[in-house]
Amino acid sequence: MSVRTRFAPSPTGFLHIGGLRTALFCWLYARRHGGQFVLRIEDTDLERSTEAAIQQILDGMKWAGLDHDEGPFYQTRRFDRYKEVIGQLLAKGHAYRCYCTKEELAQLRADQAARGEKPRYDGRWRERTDARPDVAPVIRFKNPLDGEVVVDDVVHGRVVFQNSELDDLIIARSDGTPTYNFCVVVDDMDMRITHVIRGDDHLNNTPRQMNMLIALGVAPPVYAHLPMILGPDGTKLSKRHGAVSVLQYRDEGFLAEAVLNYLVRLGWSHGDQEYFSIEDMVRLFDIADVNKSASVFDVNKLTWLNQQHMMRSPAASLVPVLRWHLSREGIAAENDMQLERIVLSQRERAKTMREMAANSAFFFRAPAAYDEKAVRKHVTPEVLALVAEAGRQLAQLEDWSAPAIHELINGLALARGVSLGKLAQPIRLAVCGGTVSPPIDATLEILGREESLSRLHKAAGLWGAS
RNA sequence: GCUCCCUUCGUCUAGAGGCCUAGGACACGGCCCUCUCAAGGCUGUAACACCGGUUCGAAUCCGGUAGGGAGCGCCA
Repeated sequence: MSVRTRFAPSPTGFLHIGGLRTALFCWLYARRHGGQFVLRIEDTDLERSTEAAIQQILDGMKWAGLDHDEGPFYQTRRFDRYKEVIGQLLAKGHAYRCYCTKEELAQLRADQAARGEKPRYDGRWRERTDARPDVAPVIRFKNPLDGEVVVDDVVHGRVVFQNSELDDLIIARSDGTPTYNFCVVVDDMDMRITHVIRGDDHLNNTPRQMNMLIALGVAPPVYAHLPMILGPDGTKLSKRHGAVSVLQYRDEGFLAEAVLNYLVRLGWSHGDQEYFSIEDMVRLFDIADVNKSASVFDVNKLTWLNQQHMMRSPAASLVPVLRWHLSREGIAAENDMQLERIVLSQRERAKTMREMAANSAFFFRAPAAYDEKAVRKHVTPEVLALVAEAGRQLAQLEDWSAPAIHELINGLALARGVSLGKLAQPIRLAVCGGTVSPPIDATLEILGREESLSRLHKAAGLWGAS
């Protein structure tokens, strides 16, 4: 039987980092076993589900590159099917109508709380066949009264629940709409899901779902409950912890591959390996190796990994990403070749693509001002003369390439008996306005002869006058 | 409150009875390299939650305690 996994987010908010990891694990598992990955939107909560959230989730999945083979399926379009199954359950005596009002249930819970008991439905309509004309009934699943349910979880191992701890959950509201735990069961059954991989906040729901599956005459799938991802303070990841939407990571200049690499290492490892390409993950990842304990999200490590991916990816693959970030800085960059050279020279000095774009703006815009402190430090009358000489020689340089520029500038510094820095810093200041840039030869090469000399002259004139 | 889950450096993790004076990575400190900033190399600080038990021997097995998390909804 071929492996079928599913990712089933509810569109009540954006796709967050925890959801993305669940999706990643489902996707990896399906890919690794040559199976199918199904996307399902759990939008039965009409109140809180939004179209915008659905789009956000789809965009996030697309950005991450987690492509699905089937779906997206929407639960709101499957209401007829849920009704049909509820009918079956009712007919076979696995479900019943409960005419309790919300007030009665609230009272029941209050009484139980007062007695220090676990709040649970007491089954008072379980064996009744009469009705209450003034109350629209809900439908409850008739959970077995005794015995136990064993969840053989791939990550947690054998977990046993007593049926006596479980009450009869509502599967259809009084308005007839089905509830979450029931829809999941029907969907997983209909979509022939073989492996349910989800957050371990669902572990407690699992025995109920298994009981329903059994009542429907279906063998339960394999379950794997993933540990949660916590914020830096050890509490559940939330808005307080900064970026939560995966698209926010894209905007901040993180590479999808790096985010995935970071997430796969949360709760899972393969020896001492830290860097994983997507292919590595598909080849090496196995849910059985996932840890049981929750882990804390660490932006520092994500950032480091991001730079690792920037440095190891083919430069050409980063060109479109750099262009996108430059455009967000208001810069329209056309030349692919030039962008590739920028990537090559900048990637070891930027941790994110956004940072690379910001650091590279000077290639497209002449400096509007110069770092004053640096000018005071690096520009003196002697240096000015030296820079002027460099300008003259550069103008004559036949081959405008980094090696040739390197040779020229080094040679000049050597001939004048000054350190390279003495000459390189003022030139750097003149062409980019600050003290930080790629090596001066590469910087000038990318900038081009005309632009380099023009900036040099402009700066020299300015500094010479003052 | 009840049920279930979890517990190795600040963080992510290795570890499945002797290989552990507990390894790697991020972060942090130092040194080297160096035209700036980085990247890179070397290096330092830093952990088995606690208490019992089993065993010749326990981070690893068992029991308990403490701490954290989740679920207990006509939410998903």
